[in-house]
Amino acid sequence: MTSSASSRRNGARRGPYKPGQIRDRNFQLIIDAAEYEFARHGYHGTSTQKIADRAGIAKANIHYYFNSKSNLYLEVLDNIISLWNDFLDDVSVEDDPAEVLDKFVRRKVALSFSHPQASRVFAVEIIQGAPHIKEYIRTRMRKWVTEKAGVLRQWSAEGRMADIDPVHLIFLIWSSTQHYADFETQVLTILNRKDFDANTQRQVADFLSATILRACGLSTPAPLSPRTS
Amino acid sequence: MTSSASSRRNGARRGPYKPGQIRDRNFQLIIDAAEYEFARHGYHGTSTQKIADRAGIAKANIHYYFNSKSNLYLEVLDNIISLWNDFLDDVSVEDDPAEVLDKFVRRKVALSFSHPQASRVFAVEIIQGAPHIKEYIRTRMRKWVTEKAGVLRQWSAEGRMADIDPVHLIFLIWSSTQHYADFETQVLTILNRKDFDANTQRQVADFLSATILRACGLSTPAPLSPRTS
DNA sequence: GTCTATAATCAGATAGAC
DNA sequence: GTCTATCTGATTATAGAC
Repeated sequence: MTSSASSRRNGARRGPYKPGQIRDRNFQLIIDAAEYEFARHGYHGTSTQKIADRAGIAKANIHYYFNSKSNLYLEVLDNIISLWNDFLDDVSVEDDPAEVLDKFVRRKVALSFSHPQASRVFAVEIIQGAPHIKEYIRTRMRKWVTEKAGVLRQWSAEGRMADIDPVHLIFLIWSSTQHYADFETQVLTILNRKDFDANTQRQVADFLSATILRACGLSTPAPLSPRTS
Repeated sequence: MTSSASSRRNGARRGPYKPGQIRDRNFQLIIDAAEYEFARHGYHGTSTQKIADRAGIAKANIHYYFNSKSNLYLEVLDNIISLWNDFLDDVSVEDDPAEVLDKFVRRKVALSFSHPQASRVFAVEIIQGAPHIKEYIRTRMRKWVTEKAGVLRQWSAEGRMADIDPVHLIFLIWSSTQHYADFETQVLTILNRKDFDANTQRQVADFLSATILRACGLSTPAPLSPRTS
């Protein structure tokens, strides 16, 4: 990954312009517009003209800021990956399995509803063979899974949850939660709804948390602290 | 959907040429090549030249057979949908919940491993808003879900399985099974494997069947007849 | 830093010889 | 029925004025 975008991702629209603020604002406008277009039309289906139109910026500026369409796409992916990366970082075998899994599922569901476009760009990238992020998957993502799987495995060994393959359990959680972002059109059409209202979002979170916990031989934890949906 | 492809989908490569055989063979060669390319690069990322190269056929012939790239894509989607359509057609409340769900999950998993490209073309189509198959989802697919959900709901009402939202259960089964086709690259990379061997395929089927049945408060059915993987 | 005009490339589609 | 050559339009990228 190219990275280095994060340092430029702040300060937009705050008071009178300081040096770099226009740049920061346009940078973010382009990234957001690009994410929208890439999610909806894929990499090749998206023209830089469309991105420029959506961002309200002249097309030439996109090349001025990012040099190439390919580079812009990499920045978008980089943006998305940083969203994905702060899950369960601090989990340990001392924690309560039900609480951890409940929190994991609910945070994943929340992310699906708050950043569906990001999820879709990522999904299409992987479906098409992950040409740009294979290295990321092979290293960081794989390490993350291996670590969490270790904790889950130990919980199973100690009889604190069902004896269930931890890696495939993680796949199950990923797939079932992301489904509501990636397949939004299908889900909404079948539910005969126009969008995911707050009620439906809670229903999905409750359903997936309860179902997955039951599959792990656990029961839903009592909500000690009020939940941040 | 346009349809009418099915009638032309036979007779390839059998003995001396009869009228229409060359046509049938080329037709199928193009469809297969197109499915591969569309799955890998998306609609806009695929050029008719690439499809022609893979099919070993001159580019102009693709237009001769299908008139347009868009038409060819519709035929590919049509092909895929007919694969998806014969699931649980004959299920009724008299059946055994565990047996039905076990069979459903296993057939879905088998399809993910046997036709991953088809699954991916379908997935990208939906992720990008299902522009070509929204009608199909709104009518046939929705009807299918409503019918099966009714049966599941009754099973729950009769206490023959856990009280679980049937529609979201279907989404869970779809998402978790298709994950192995659509996100194949990610799954294989994390498992550190080159492909899905027979062992892994059986492991996935066993895992998903057992996990989903447990989530439904059911136990794995005894295998009465040998399974067709 | 921004925009207009344009160059260079490539894709889908078609005409017409075989 | 098949293939080569070509047309037409769209897209990325850049040059250069402001």
